[in-house]
Amino acid sequence: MNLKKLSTLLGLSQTTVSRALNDYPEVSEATRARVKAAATAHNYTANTRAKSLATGRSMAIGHVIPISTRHEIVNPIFADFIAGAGEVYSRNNHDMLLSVVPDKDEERTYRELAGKASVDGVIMHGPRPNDPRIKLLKSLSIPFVVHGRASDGDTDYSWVDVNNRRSFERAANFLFDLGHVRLGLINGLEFMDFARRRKDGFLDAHRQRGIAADPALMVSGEMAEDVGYQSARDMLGRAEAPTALIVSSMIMAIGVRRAIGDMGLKMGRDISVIIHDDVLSYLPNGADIPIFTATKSSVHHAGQLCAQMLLDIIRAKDQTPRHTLLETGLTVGESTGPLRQR
Amino acid sequence: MNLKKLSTLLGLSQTTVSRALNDYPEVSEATRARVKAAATAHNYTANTRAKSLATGRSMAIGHVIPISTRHEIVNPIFADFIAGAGEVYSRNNHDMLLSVVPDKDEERTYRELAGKASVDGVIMHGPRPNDPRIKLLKSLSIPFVVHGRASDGDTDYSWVDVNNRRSFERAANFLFDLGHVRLGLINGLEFMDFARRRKDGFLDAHRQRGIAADPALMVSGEMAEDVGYQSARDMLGRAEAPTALIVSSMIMAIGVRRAIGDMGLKMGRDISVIIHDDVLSYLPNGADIPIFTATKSSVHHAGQLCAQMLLDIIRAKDQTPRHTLLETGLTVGESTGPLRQR
DNA sequence: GAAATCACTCAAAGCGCTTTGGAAATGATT
DNA sequence: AATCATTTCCAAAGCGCTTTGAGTGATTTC
Repeated sequence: MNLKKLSTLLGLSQTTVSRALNDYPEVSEATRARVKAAATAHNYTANTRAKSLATGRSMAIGHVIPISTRHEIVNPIFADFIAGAGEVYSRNNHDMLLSVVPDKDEERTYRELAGKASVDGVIMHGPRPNDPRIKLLKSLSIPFVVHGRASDGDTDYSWVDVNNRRSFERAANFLFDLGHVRLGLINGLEFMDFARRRKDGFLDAHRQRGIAADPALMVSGEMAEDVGYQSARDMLGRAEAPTALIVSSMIMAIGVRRAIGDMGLKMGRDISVIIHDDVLSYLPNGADIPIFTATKSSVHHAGQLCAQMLLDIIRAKDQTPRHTLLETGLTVGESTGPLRQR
Repeated sequence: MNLKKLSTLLGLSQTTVSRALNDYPEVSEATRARVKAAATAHNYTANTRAKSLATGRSMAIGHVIPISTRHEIVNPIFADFIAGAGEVYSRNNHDMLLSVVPDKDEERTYRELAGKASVDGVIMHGPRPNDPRIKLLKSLSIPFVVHGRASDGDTDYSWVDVNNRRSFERAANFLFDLGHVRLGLINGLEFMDFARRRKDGFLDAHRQRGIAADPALMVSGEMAEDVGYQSARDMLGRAEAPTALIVSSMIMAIGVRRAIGDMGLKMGRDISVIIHDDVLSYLPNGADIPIFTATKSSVHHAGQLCAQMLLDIIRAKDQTPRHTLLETGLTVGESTGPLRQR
């Protein structure tokens, strides 16, 4: 079933049928109703390809997911982000185009997305400091929103980000207030911008208190359970072990908890832990009382915000960049307590 | 830059340029080289929309992800599946179209995907017993592959699945062999086909041994950490507590481990646990010796297989359904041990 | 009663590509 | 030199839609 058939079937021209379906005013309500009824009756939907060829809009948003061996991005956090963004697209009749590409092909993929005109806009994931992709996207003059920020870039662009620096600064200060002095940081990969900012916040808090941060107590790695486990074991096994840990993700924290259990320690008493919680649906942070004291920020919500911002930009044609900075709350759970003298 | 401009630029017709780029034989190698060089030089890629309108193929595969409140599907397992499938699509120059829709709109979405002709095929996720979507997809006559199976359907269709029944049957028998008699099952939602099959396997093993399965020791729920925790606490707190548990996913198992720890028990000694491990990259099952005894099957690999099968079907035009049944290995880890008399 | 307005409707062009059915140029064969 | 096959190229149709610019009849206004 296509426009042509439908219109001959109705005894109308293609123009009228098209206008009726797309809610143009130049069509009487009577015919509009008749046309719409026929469309649903014959299960007619306009062919997207033809439609976007004619209109110049593809009604689709691209997400480019780079993969290396075991990369940051194809992870549970990403899944929740996508779910959030996808909801917004659906509500706005847009499609989501996902390209999973080896990271060396990432640039080519962006070029092609622009050249092939298969999307109206792009969400960029996992920005690094001074990320070259931002210049690339600007030069391709395709609307885009970055999930996160790329420090030190001279250009302005649209982004949605969590205040990671402030978040970790507060977390560290919270632990200092409880009497802790030796803090450990188990961070994400620090060539990622968010991880770098978190470390900055961690260090800022130390500076404010005049406490020296021990480089041996700051590690950075993939956000995986085993990395959390191994890092915690290593740190807690040291002569000068930390009395509190700040952990960059729930997944890592699960490994940290396993390590603490294996070492016969009790979390919240022998060792305090603060995590950053992305509020993943299948990894809730306890029911009533949170298991972990946490800085939290829903990545699902971030996905919605990014998607909505991009759609707004595409619609608005006002290309001044937009920014959303999300603050995190610090929720106290059972994993933190005052420093105990041993 | 488009075909027209490029061809006038080269002093050739659009036909020739198109044929040169698409490796048709009717073009001399000399001109082909010249054309290709010009294309890359001017950063030309054929407009996908126009191309697919002309060819009738969209070079895209659709994935419809239904969401309810906190649904099975938008989960870490899904993320790894998508990553696997996406890799295959990229290698074959296909795009992945993701539709995240409220489950009540799922049928409409499939209808539209077919009507709008925006994809060449579809991967169906999370089949239920007697799933109506299969009939729908057949009636829309669009190529599709199901990840999993829908029991009791009379029609044949293409699928990639894990032998879930056998897998859980073996797991239960393994525990029986260790002397356990009271086994607990912490399963996924049993309106999902895979969960139903797992339960069947669990029950089959009981039948083989002439052991009665206690309904109080079989729970089914969302595959989330807290569900695992609560289920384990409930079961282990009973007067007639199980001495071994079979858990349907790593995420749930993390909650189970937490419950066991909170109750002061030791896994592998006081209580045995076997899990099904989907081999998620960021939740590895230990390094050398697995933490959990597990039946394992990589969902990432399943994603690749589904994608490849679908592409094959689309290409082949031989529409006889294909099937791939993946067997799981039973890997022994530290979470199981012989029954101890208390 | 003629002119102007309004409410609908339509034919046809165009979006950027592929592909059919030739045509022109080249080379080989008689 | 004429014929034929081969290679190389092209004009134009068509994919299914939107949108421009124009036309029709009915209604209102002068």
